[in-house]
Amino acid sequence: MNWEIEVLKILGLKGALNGFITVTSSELAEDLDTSQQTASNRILSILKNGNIERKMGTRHQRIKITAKGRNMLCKEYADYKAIFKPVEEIIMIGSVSAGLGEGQYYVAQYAKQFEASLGFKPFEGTLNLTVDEENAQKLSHVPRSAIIEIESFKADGRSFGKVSCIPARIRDVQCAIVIPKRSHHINVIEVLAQYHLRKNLKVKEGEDLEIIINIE
Amino acid sequence: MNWEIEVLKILGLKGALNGFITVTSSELAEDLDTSQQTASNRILSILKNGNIERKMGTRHQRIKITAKGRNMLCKEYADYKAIFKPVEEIIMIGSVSAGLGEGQYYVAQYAKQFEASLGFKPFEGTLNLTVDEENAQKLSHVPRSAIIEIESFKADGRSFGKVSCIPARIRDVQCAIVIPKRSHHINVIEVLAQYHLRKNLKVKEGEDLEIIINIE
DNA sequence: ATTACTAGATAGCGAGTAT
DNA sequence: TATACTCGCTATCTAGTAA
Repeated sequence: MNWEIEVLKILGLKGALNGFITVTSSELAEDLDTSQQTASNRILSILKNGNIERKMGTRHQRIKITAKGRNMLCKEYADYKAIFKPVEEIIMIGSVSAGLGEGQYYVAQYAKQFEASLGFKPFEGTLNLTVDEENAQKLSHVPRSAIIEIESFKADGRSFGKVSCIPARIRDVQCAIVIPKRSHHINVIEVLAQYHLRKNLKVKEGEDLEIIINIE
Repeated sequence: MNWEIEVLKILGLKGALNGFITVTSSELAEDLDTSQQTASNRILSILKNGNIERKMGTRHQRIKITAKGRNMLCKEYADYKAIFKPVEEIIMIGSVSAGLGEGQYYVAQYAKQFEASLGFKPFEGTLNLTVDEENAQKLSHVPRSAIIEIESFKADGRSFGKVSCIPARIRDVQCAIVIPKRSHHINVIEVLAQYHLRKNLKVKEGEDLEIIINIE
């Protein structure tokens, strides 16, 4: 009885939730793209299941969806609401990889800004996660509201460009993804945290980690 | 392909609208309450229809709903939104019947209150509509917000009880259904208007009339 | 007009199994 | 492990027709 919800939906659209409506089996057959006989059969089945009630006239049947039937439709509606509800978190998977070493220097330069924006004093070194194309693409789905921008500034006799930070967590440890503004085509993401993540999480190079970004 | 939307819904709930997800055919089979073979077949059909795209690994397939598939789900969602959208009007059908004659006296007594509440000076006489059980029941679906209550008062040496008024229209003529608070089991509804409705609408006793109540 | 029964036609299912 | 092919069987569908 895969079609039951489909029939109830059509009846619902015709107003059978609000009271008895006149529906001929041929009319229903057309809506269902099937024969009159099949439509008639389906009505009988749904009737037996107690999802509709029916009043027979000499020429017409009138149908109303019961509380039980209404419930089925409600459940289905709830599913669709859930499907189209905006995602609350984005989960990326990447494998731990060796950093370029220069991370330490940059973190030190941006340290004050990071602390002010992220709310924690970052450990001077990043955890690098190598991600595949699919996971990398997820970054582009992160809405602006979840991104903290750090403005460019001058220090140490040179200028440092804009950096985007995305607060996230790895195994419930607070951290942030750091993206220099100029970078495209990222396949390694740099993660900042209060601690030495690799030691703290006891992970080795090549191991997979989930990093979770909260939305809203 | 009656089940296509059902499969897309399940995939949608698993997050296949936001990116590729790993789904085995056995897992899907369980959700669909069918065999692994059937689930596999359904995936292939939906794939052929262009409603999902798929990436094959050695052990797993990863599936994502395409724009076309998303559209199907959207359309379905819109249907459910339409089904559960509150009704905007209630249409009752009744046949014109002879009044009890006492209507005139009561309308005269309540005249001031009616005028103040309804915004028109009622003709001193009601149009009576005899309704069947089904149409009578519709009155109970009228929300409080659409009902104007007239409080009890004393006049002419006696007391007059509470009356509920429901603004409505018959063939675009503004009117109101009047229900004395004490009445249960109504099979005749009394309608008040600015004019002599029976003459104005040119209807005879026994003729059917539609009376429409606006909600919100 | 309708609804709905019977019975023959057929589409879809799933066990077995290849890959 | 997976996915997915073949094929016999059974579910379901519909034409014909009764009520």
